[in-house]
Amino acid sequence: MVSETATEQRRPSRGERTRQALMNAALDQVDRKGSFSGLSLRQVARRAGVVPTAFYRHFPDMDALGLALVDSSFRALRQLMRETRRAGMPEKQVVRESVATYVRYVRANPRHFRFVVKERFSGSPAIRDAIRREIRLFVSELATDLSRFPLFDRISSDDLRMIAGLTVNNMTAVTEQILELPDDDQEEEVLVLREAEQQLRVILLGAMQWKSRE
Amino acid sequence: MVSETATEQRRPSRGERTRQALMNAALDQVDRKGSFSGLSLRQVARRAGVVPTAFYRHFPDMDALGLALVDSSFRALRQLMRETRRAGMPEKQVVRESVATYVRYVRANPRHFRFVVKERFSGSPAIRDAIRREIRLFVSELATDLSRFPLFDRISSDDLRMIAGLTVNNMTAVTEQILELPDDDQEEEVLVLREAEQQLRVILLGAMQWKSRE
DNA sequence: ATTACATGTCAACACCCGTACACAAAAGAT
DNA sequence: ATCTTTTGTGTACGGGTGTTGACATGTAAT
Repeated sequence: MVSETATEQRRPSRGERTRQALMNAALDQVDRKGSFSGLSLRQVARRAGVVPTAFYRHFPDMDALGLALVDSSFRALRQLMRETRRAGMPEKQVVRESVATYVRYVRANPRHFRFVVKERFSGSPAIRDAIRREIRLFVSELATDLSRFPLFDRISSDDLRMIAGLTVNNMTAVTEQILELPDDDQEEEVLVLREAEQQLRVILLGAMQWKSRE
Repeated sequence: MVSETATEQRRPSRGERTRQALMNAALDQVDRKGSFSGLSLRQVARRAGVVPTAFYRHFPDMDALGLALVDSSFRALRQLMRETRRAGMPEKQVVRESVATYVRYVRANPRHFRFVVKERFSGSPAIRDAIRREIRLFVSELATDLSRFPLFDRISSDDLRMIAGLTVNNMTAVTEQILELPDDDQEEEVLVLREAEQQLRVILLGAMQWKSRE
């Protein structure tokens, strides 16, 4: 008795479904056990409710699964960024609102972020590379976003990239702090959030004073 | 024919020597293979030139070895910091000199830093905790160092910690970039170094504008 | 209903793993 | 020189791993 009327979503094929099940299983295991690199193909298959050899129908090896996870993680993040950009900001509270939105998003999707944070440096070369590429791309997008603010008119695009990099470096660290927090600790979360705001404000102050060499 | 006259160093006991050999072997393997968490007790023992069961004479398990590595890594870093602090700085070029010293040090001890960077988020809980503790301690020390500059007179100690945290967050990211560089690429290294300088300068500018709430 | 393809299962393989135990060698103390 | 402690060796065990090839089942198209 599955109602198929309201949604225009097609029922995904069996293949798609277990492919997703495998990716989901991997994310779950990363939460439970240490890291993706430490997972075994068999564990993932088992949790996905599938026999080990079935794994190969969807991915040639664990590395490929990892790359798929990197992709889906950043795809979601990019969408958030696009939406936020489109919505615009109350001008006066860009910092507060941006930080709040981001932190809320991280807390809503802890598994993907945990995966990325953990594999960024300890994963296989292929996965590390993919993540690094995505982050570079993210910095670029942020730089062009910043260039739209009149505040930064006098800053060269190279320097804007540098400042965007600084921002992302710090937000990355904040992400990691948030993920280490216990799930329910609202109190600590507020502290981390406030510190992140202040740090961004310091960067903002510094950027406003910055004079690009001509 | 070992000359023992010049140095006052005692010949370390056999136990100490293989203990060191084990730690060394682990660091080497981290460089070669992916991460410490991915190493097996047997691999480490093999590379240290010792039978697997001998491992237990020195560490109860791999986690203990990891903790020992965390300790030795940060002990060295703290010493560098102490020396630098004692030496003082040419005032005018604090940023440039600090960054240069640090980067030189990272490049001189890549194995320890790589270990820390990789295990910081993907290691076992015990190791992650130890690293986090050390970094927090490092931030504190930096904050009190900063408090000695007249520039920061008007900043509360809480805010100084916040700024120190920002600095460390960014230098951490720089560390990671440097470690990803190929060993011989002087050119890229200069770029990373310059960007790091600029970023620290932005933070410095921002900090100078910062007014602590009373 | 038959055919073709996609997906999943089963059994087996050779390998590496952590660890327990009993024993041998080396180092240090008396 | 003898005894004790520390350190290293050899063997063995049960268990998890990735990957193989041949086979079964489901699913969609003709």
